[in-house]
Amino acid sequence: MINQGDPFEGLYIVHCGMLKQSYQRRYDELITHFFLPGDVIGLDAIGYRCYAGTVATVETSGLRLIPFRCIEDLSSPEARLKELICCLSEAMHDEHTRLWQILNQPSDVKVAGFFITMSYKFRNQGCSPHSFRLPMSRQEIANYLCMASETACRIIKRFQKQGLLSARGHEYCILDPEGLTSIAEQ
Amino acid sequence: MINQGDPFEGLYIVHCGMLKQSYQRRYDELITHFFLPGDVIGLDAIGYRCYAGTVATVETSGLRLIPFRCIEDLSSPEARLKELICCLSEAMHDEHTRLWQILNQPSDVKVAGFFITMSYKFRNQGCSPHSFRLPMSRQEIANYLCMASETACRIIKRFQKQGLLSARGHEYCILDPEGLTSIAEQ
DNA sequence: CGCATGATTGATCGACCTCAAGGTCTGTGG
DNA sequence: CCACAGACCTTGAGGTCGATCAATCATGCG
Repeated sequence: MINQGDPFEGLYIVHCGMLKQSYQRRYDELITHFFLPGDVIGLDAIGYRCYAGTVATVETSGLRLIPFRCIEDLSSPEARLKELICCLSEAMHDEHTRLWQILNQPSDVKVAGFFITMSYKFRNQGCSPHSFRLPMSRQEIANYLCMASETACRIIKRFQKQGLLSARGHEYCILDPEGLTSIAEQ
Repeated sequence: MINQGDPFEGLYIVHCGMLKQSYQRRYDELITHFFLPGDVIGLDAIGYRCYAGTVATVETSGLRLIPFRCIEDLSSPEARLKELICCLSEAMHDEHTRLWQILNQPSDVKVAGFFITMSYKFRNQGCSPHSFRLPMSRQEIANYLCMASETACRIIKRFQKQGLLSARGHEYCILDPEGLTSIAEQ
């Protein structure tokens, strides 16, 4: 049906049957959606112009394609709406990616991914991606990553011992970006 | 700043500082977002017209409100775009709810929630919410809920022993909706 | 019937949570 | 400047849920 990464052509409305969307990574795949009649396929594909996952039928199904020239063809008065729609779609996609990461990764992967993401966000702001201040507490970080604060603490300490990271209070230095990335992408 | 459930008034753009969004349920709260400069707050509030979580500052921050009369005031030519935006926002909200449910709930809660959700979806289609056919395999259900298929299997079996559910092949009957719901909302 | 795929059931193990006990830091008031 | 309180951080010792591994059953299909 649709393969992950295919260029975005439009939304699909499900009329009958059932489909699934799955997200492939390395060796495993994760089913992210079951689509039943009335559901819309492809909302998370608008912003990045390609489908976020592979869609396949679970049983014989009927679909209707809604081609998507309309978004691209919007003229200036609607430009802000177009912008908003893309923003929404991208945000949906990004947050799904984050949540899938959290869902079934071990804790050290989640923590490493957190610091890589933060580093990336600071770089985008024009700040140093290697040395930054995170105002939130360890407890808040742990909560955000769905783990006990003790676990987050232990892992940060281990990263320090391994020379990947340095943390003093709320000041963090990423000493080995490649090392952290390799853990995060495990 | 913003409380979960407050009526939607507009999006906020973060100029400086850092904020967090958290989702409250029963006794615990879960941090769902950290907002850094450039991020947009409230995308998940457009569709349902109220904010999906409580937003608070982590450190002193600067925001700009983008009032949202524009969506409500759209005239007919843009009506479809308005519809699409609301659809996107609602989908984002719904999927977040699902993922947060999965994130830190024990397996039996996830399975119970899955059947409740499916029952609800079938009701919306005009089918029986008590007796329905799910074409996907146990493995696919387990994958969707981020657990081993053996675990899903054991829990479904336990639900059958408890008289909550009956499952023969792909045919399922929900015998005790209240019982299942109370487990799912635990 | 033979084979393949999926469903079940049991036994074992490990990652992470929980609980508990210091340790550190910051702000406040004397 | 010091004492104190409170919140947060750190570290250690069990306990547990769910994953993994393995084996057995059930089902469908050429």
